[in-house]
Amino acid sequence: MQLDAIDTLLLRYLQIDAKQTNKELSSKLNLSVTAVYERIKKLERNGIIKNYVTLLNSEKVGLGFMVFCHIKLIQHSKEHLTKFEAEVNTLDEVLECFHVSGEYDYLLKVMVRDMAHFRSFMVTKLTTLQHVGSTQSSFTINEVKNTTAITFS
Amino acid sequence: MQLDAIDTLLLRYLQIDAKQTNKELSSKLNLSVTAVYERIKKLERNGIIKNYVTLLNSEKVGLGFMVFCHIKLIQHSKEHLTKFEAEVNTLDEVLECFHVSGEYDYLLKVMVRDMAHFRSFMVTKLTTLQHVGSTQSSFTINEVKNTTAITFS
DNA sequence: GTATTTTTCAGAAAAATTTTCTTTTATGCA
DNA sequence: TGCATAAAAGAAAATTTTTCTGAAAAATAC
Repeated sequence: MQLDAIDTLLLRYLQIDAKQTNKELSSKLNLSVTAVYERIKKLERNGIIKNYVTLLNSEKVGLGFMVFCHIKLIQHSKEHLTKFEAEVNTLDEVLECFHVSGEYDYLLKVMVRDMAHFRSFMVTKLTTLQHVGSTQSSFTINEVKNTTAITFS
Repeated sequence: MQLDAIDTLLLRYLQIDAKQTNKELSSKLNLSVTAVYERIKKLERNGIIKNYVTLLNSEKVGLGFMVFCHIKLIQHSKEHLTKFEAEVNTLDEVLECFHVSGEYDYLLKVMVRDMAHFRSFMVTKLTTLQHVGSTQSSFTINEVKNTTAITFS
């Protein structure tokens, strides 16, 4: 699917606020409500739009402590990687996990209540995972920028 | 604001799909449509719900290359940090930036089209920022887990 | 233990939005 | 130019959100 300038602008608006009405969008885009509606449906059908989610204030629900964990595996066979990845997927504290290049194999974004909970997570969950070798954790001191909106073309 | 079991469940549903109707939610929660409506409004008023966003398929819009950049500043005075943070905020390629503990000062999540674009981003934007010392980049080989939904209580 | 206040919930009605349908307009191409 | 395809607009229908009113439940005071 080829995106034109209107699609690009539409996606920019939708990424920031998914709850805008088509009427609001139509006036921003100088289009009819129906035209906006059909463009959005097409973007959904083509998988450009993945989903609509609600973002919470993590501190207000008691998750004020974000940690980035770098993890090195002991072995790197396909079975070991697969096993580790499947286990990581079951951990609620892990919001993101990427297999990355460099000294460490994986980078995890972990959210917990506080340092005590992180310790508990480390000891009872992370280091008990199969094939985990060394880990190196960076604690978040300050959130400088945090957006889900991507900019393209 | 104190969250009860229904709120917690409601937030779990909303985090996964922000476009469910109150009718759908009401049947999942065994409540009336109005009760669901008022609980959501209260969660919005109290800032538990931050916002509603649309997530895109980044590969389909030409941003298939994710890089984590670790950055060390040359100096660490308040003015230097503030200046750096303000500049980072203006860069579209940087989705996330956290001030972190450890060997490096900042961790950035960067999204670009490919390695060529990353090189361009590095040379023309990242390393031209004020006070940036050394950097260390990790390229994402595989996305293992990537969610915005947090689990609490 | 009872009364009072506050909060939560439910159903109906109103307002607004989404979705469908039909017609019109624009665009590309032989 | 004429035909085919796609995009857009307006109206109508269907659905959803939002408001309103009153009842039930929970918390607080006396």
